[in-house]
Amino acid sequence: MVKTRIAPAPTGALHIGSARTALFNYLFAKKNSGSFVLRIEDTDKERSKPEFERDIIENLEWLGLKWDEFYKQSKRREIYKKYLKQILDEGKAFWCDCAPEKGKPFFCQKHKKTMNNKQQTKNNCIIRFNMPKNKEIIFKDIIRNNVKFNTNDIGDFSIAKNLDSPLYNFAVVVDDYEMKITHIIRGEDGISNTPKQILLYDALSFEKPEFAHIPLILDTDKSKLSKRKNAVAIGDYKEQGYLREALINFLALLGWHPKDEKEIFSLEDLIKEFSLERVKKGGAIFNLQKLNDINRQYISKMRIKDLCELLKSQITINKQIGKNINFQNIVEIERGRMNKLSDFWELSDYYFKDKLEYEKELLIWGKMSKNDLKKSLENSYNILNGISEKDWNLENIKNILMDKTGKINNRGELLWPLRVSLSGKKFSASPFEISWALGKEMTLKRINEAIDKV
RNA sequence: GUCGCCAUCGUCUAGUCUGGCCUAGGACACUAGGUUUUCAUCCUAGAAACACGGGUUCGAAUCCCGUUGGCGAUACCA
Repeated sequence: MVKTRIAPAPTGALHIGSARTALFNYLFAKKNSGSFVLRIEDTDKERSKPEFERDIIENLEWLGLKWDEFYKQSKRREIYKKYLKQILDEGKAFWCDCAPEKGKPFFCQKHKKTMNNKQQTKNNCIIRFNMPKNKEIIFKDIIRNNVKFNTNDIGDFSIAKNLDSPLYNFAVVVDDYEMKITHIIRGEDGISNTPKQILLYDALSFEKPEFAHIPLILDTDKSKLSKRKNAVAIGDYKEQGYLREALINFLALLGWHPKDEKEIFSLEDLIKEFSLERVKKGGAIFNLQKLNDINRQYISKMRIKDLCELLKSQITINKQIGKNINFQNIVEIERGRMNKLSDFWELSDYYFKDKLEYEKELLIWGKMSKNDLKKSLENSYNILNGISEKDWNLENIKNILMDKTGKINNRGELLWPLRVSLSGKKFSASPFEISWALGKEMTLKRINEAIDKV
């Protein structure tokens, strides 16, 4: 059975890149009716923090990438210890206290001679893998085909600080074997660890999984995506009001592409369509404009009730909603203008104000005189006042207003001042929509206030 | 430096394995026009790419070699 895993280190919040790797692992597992494992790689006692672990778990859950099994490396020390002892006993690893030169593969001359010494002799000793010299390591990568390394370029790499503190490469190999992981799908930056891990599989007589290295997500300067230029934490995007569906959809399209030209995919669709064969090799720059576009599409297609709930869940940090305001109507009107949920509060602030503040010049359309303007506003007032509360709906308001303006050469002379009187803004939704959402009373009040200004 | 990976519009990408249907397709962004009282939406159109050089072949974006460029790894981090 296919089994994949995502193995984040809790040394930072859930990163866009990890989320995308998690997604690909999840999709591949589910596509093949397999299972997906979440393993927290907290072997680094100093840098691992519980709050990051919480963030990773919460945001993976939020994205909807449900795992079937959960592990923490810090709870598995006895398992690593057993295997560490084993390869030490077999002479495939050794204790060493050398300080190797940087940037060069290191082969220990000194300690291999004393390899029969199975005990840690000094405190600052670590355990190194006894690397064979000049051996070709070739592995097949599902995405990249054959990748070749020579052990001379690697050296006696470290596998543990001591029996209780395994290092990354060792812990990963033991876990992937013990957890019966069949496919290791990870970022391209893991390629250079692969030969080390393959040697470890062989040294421990473990059966090897398949490897697939997916392209990296790049910053606008083409380096690995980092905190400096963009928000990289999934939590940040969630807070700004990106929808999980949009984020998933966008992430899937970074490095993967379906057979046809379809672009909008639910998680279920993705499971059906996904294949590692269609993952491309080159890195992909994170393009916020594309994310915005996809997010906008999801927002405009969402069920209005759900969208209102989501928006209201953010309201504590924003404003109070007056009881006379029809919140759902406002959402209906403004949803097409939002890229992300947080945009809503800027777009819609004028609905919630008791009194609008704006320059009276803004009310003027074209070359209207003061008198024209006053007449126009009074005209609007009378027209709208003639609509009963019962008939106060968007269609009616629009039809009646348009019917009246049809007789005027320049519609703007009626509609522009009306719109500004209702919104106080240069750009906003139409006067029909605003009137509808505001209700008759508030609409008439705002027109009156505009007339008073003139 | 060394080792490895990669290379199609500004960006995400289709096409590459299985050479001809590619005068290189789509999307985002951009520009122009249309719809609209404004903004947004929507519609139409446009500009925009096979990194370079050699081969192989009747024919190369596609196969091979080289060059250049980019990225990654070179930890007692993961």
